[in-house]
Amino acid sequence: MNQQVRTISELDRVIHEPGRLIIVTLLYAVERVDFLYLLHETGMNKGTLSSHLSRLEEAGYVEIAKTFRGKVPQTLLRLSPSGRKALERYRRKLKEAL
Amino acid sequence: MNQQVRTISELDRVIHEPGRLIIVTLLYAVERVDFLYLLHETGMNKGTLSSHLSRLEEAGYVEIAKTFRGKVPQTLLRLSPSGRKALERYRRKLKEAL
DNA sequence: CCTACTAGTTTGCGCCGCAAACCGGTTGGT
DNA sequence: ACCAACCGGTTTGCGGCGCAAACTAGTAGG
Repeated sequence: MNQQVRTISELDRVIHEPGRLIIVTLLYAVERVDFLYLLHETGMNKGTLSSHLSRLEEAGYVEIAKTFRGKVPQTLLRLSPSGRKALERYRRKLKEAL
Repeated sequence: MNQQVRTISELDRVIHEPGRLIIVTLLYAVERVDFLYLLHETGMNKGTLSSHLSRLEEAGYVEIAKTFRGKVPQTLLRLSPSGRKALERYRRKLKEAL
């Protein structure tokens, strides 16, 4: 079992999933954003986006804050420090592997 | 929906799966190899390896040839031309996305 | 013979991504 | 005042997938 193999098998599966990789990549650039922005930017439907965000929250990679914009609910998302590190680590490993 | 997002969502899911990425990466380097070599090199168990290989065969990325080494069966694997292209394409896209 | 081993394949399970259905609240029409 | 339509998400259900345990067909050893 060579080093390349080991590197690939250590990839973070939470981030590796393309849907979540997209989310995390977007969040990495903007620091703080709302659900609807992500919805349009990712091109996903609401259910898919919501469940990926929950999974990222469980992993401690994304922080979800619910507020109101006037009277309509608004969900704000940001990448946690641990999420930023996880993405950076993921990118490093991937480049190393390819 | 920006370009980075589009690139990620176009990633080939057959290759994206880490188990298969490992297999394809190994095959890319060696041209032709048997099941047991892959088994040891990947660190997978036989069932996992077998099913990933079947999936890669269905996708047209790997060619599976069954022969005998003396009296014991031997399964030989090679990356098809389309498999090579798929991996190259996958790598390009991924680098582009990160 | 008959038990153990080799070289895989198949089965079964549990998790996951996905979209349809749902839900609490708000706005607009009459 | 009512109620239908809409907004901003969440939950449910389903199909597919990765994984390892169980199985299979054949070989070798005692």
